[in-house]
Amino acid sequence: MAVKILVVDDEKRIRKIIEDYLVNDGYKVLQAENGKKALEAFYMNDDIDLIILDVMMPEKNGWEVCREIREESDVPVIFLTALGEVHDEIKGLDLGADDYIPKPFGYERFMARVKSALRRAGKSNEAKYKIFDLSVDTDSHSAYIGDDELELSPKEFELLLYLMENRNIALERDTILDSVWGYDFYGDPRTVDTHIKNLRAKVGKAGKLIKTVRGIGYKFEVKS
Amino acid sequence: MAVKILVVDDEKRIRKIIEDYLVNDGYKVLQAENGKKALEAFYMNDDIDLIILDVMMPEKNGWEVCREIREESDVPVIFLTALGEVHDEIKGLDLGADDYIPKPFGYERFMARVKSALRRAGKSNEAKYKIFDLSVDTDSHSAYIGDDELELSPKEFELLLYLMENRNIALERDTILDSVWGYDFYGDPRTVDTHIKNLRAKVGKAGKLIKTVRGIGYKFEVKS
DNA sequence: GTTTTTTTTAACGAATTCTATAAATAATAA
DNA sequence: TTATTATTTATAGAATTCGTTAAAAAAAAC
Repeated sequence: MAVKILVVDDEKRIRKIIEDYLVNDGYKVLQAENGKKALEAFYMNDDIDLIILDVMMPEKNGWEVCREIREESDVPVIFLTALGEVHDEIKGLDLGADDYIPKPFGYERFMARVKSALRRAGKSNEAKYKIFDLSVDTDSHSAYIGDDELELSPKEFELLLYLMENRNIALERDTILDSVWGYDFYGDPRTVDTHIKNLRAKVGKAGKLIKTVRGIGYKFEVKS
Repeated sequence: MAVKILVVDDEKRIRKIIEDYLVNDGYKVLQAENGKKALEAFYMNDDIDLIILDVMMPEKNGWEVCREIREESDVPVIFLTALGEVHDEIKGLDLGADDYIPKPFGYERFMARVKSALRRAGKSNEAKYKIFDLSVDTDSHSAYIGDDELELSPKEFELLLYLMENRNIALERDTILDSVWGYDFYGDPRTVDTHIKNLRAKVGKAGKLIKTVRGIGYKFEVKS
């Protein structure tokens, strides 16, 4: 069920960095050190969801690997292109690549591209919560009661999400402020109260689930 | 605008199966029941992007049809070869066929070959998006409302494409900048706003689908 | 090199959202 | 019951965000 990603690069160091990134985000990772082994791995595993492919490799380069894979499969492919390689030239070649990540890359950008590619392929594993008639979707940043979309402000959305993520746990105001507002917020803890009030008013019957824990703060209570 | 494929087979049953496959994937399909009619259909329609040709047919067989077409055109041709026909022999004949699909075939393998052939010919149907009356074609780099072509600037086109590729996902300005402008753009994130505004004005009713997600950025919303 | 188009930036007003304050209400303990 | 404390609610000003305009800068076309 976990999303499986094949990482192909001749440099072990790069493979390790990418593996760390991906494993940290809950993906399953397979590795290959050249194009030939990549193809072998691909044919041995029929459930690979994404391939991350270095362009410059010995044996068989990334373009060739991609071309061969494309004969059989539409699995999304992301190219890694080294600094200095001409980007437009690669784009010109219609190899059916889904995206390009230039080296060097940082965690944020790398994961953004990966998630984007997986989303396009319908393999997203973003969080979705549904409790009674209340559902929250972080992908689209939207919340619904049944089929009716709620008009939540950014803070209200974040707060609701945080409460649902930590359902059945009594949360102190300061804890909520730290998580939702951020560590650099030094305002009045009573600010939380106002947002809770507004949230309760907006989420309809589900507002009953947001319980006050007197002397502590609040909790989103769901009997199981 | 749509990719047009000519299917030639004397068995109506086979033509029907193939038509279902192709139509299901958004291709336009023409049919011919023998070689003679295939050639007529080909000369009557000068915008055929791919021909799928059965080898064994009465009147004129597939090889003859292909040879005649090759005198006029480089349109990609995929042969259907019945079980038992000697594959190597066909390959040896330099008829300019692009691929061979042995019967019987299933949906996955068939579509993979078709897409592969179209990709090689630069007629890929992959990155084509159509939502309501708005359609975007990456090959010709053009967008339409109905049959009217939109006059989008390069940035506007890329932005629209990116939004549609990631529809129903709230996209941060920085993410949009990173993907559409490139990782080496360090300008004002609100540059996005101006382009969104211009895009909304140009895409007509579909502009309503480009929602602003307060505190985040924008999303292209399509209710399913 | 000049003109035209495209892109970017800066700025203003409008709309929304956030926060703090104060009054009203509810819960708890003496 | 009454006093005390905590929470809810309402409100208003402050702060943020967004859409738009217009002008400057950059890029492309001529």
